[in-house]
Amino acid sequence: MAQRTGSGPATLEQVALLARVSRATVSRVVNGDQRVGETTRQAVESAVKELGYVPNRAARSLVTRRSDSIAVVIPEPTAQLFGDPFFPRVLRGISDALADEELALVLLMPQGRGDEARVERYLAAGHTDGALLVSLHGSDPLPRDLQRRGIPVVVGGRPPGSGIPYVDVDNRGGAAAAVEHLLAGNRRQVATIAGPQDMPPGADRLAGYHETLARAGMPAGDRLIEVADFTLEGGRAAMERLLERAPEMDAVFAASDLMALGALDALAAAGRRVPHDVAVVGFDDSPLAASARPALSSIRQPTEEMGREMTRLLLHGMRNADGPPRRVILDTSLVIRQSSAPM
Amino acid sequence: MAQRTGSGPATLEQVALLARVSRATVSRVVNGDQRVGETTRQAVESAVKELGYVPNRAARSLVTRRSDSIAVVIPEPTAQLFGDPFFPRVLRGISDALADEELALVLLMPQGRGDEARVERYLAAGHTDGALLVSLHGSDPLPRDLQRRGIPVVVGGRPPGSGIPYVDVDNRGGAAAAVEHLLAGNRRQVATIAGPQDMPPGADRLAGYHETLARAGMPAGDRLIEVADFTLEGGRAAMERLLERAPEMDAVFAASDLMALGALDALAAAGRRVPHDVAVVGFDDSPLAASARPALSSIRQPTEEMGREMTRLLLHGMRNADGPPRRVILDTSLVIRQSSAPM
DNA sequence: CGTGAACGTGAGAGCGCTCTCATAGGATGG
DNA sequence: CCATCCTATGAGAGCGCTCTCACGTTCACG
Repeated sequence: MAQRTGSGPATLEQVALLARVSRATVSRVVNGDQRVGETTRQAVESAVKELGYVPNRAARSLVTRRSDSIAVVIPEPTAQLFGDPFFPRVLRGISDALADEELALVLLMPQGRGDEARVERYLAAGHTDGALLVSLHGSDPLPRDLQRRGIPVVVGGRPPGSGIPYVDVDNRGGAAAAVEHLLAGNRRQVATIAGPQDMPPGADRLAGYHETLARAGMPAGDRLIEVADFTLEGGRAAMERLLERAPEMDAVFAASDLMALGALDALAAAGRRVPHDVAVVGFDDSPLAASARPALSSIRQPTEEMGREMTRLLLHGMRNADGPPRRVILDTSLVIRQSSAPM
Repeated sequence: MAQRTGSGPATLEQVALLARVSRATVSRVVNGDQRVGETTRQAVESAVKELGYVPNRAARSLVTRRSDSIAVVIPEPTAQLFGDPFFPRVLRGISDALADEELALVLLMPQGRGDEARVERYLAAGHTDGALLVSLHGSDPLPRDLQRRGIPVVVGGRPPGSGIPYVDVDNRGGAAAAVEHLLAGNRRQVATIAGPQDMPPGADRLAGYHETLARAGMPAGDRLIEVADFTLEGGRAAMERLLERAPEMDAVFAASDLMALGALDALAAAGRRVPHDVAVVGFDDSPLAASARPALSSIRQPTEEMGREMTRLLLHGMRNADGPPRRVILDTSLVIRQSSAPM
């Protein structure tokens, strides 16, 4: 690190001068081009080190027409919705997968209607090389719009339509595993607190519940199903309604841990013992599940992995513009704790 | 939107051609330069609209030597630590304040040691115009290093040393308010579950507790103080220790809601009624506080505001390179719920 | 020993923008 | 009516980089 001539960061030119080669050669070395002689390469590398040279991204972008960055779009409601750290963990997975790629992560958090126009404008202007869209609600036209403009896109969470690459967890399979586990514990009246049915995770988890009971020859009636909004408060209220309507129920599958926690509260308030009288299983395996009393059984989803996989898919899409849209469904796993011990 | 000649996005040149003016004039209009004739301005504006012109950031950055983006650094541990959505909310505040500034937000999440070198390299290379550092632990040298390199920096949460602009919430005052509230409810043996003492919020909240009791003429002995790690589990264990050591205690101030929730559990398990036997107040006013049973009184901190204020401070620092480092302390407020009803 | 491929390197154009400087009018003042 | 100043605009350089093309060696092969 030393003797810069002018002020400011070193440029290719200065490195070239110091290494007594041309700019082009320095560029080759910096970009890992193979066809450079060993001696020359070393001279350049030591000059780079001596000057503390770092390529100027703007100059590079200008000519390559790449921005070397990708956007992550997380609508405000999503960021808040989950009491468990879903959002930071997905972000971590993304950041993780990006670390080796020299790609920067530009975060866009549209806040309410109108602001999405700003985001769309930003993305459409081609300021990033691709976009990761995390759980937009229902029928958001954004992914389609971007795709139409030729901007590579990957969505987190199954989007309603299709034709767009996405990564999702196996909501249906996870729900099935939860219900199977309850049945295996000799529970016979398995209720569920479902999530909003206009959100794919809400719908898919309920579908898994239905399927499993049907397959077991004990299809669920509507009496055993309550829909809530993924919140603790909502889960509590739903549980109260279930208790009133179907007091004989001996198990509950809640489509989120937060709702399961609310259910636990309501059960305690009603004098039902968990797991003795009623078994409970949640979904997400948030940190709160393990701390609950009784500790909450739950379906664990690979949240970081979701971010990582989304990034991989996007990188793939950025390199192979054509090809069919890919999708990845990640496995879930059942974590058994006290709340669902067999009778 | 129409008739682009070449492919790809429109350029200044094309706009100039269409509007029958020079590139320079288009540039002036786009950048809001006042000295452009009204007729010309309108011609340019309509050409811009017709071509859907958006300035190329790379080209602009190259010549202005600004990146028009700022970095937000959130070390991995921070992102996870809080069960409540601290992290997304700060981010939201930042994103909010940036929206009107045409500045992009680049997110950096160093994961564990070693990775911080990558972050430092990125920032030091001047790829962003400034950096917002959210709650790094203890003695992180990053802010100082960056400052030394002339990169504007603002830290979220009081950093241990000084000389660096920061934004923090009034941890001390918040803790004091909590304790005063408990005293006002005729509690006489006010214990506390403190946070880690090597983290400023942990230390400051404990200091507020001490001060207030001292001022009330009833200084706290060590018997009434337990240190935990801001987690629910830690809070529960700390409460158990307190119950054993100081069974006469009639109030607890927990330095985080998660710890307070753990304390609530431990109290219930020990057969203590809240608030009748023991009053409890938490800190953060996370969404979980309101849903707890009994509902948890807590100290609310303006989390989004913190992000917004950090951004404002950074923008100020970017425009006025000199001047003393500023700091902002945000007020907290007491939210009274059931868990601290007077005896 | 000539021919051509393969390889390493340099020269130079140009990416899209900003900004300085020059210039053409028009207004102003003596 | 000419010198002066201002205003609106254009010409052109150049930011730091990549990439194409051309060139000079070297080496294998006939």
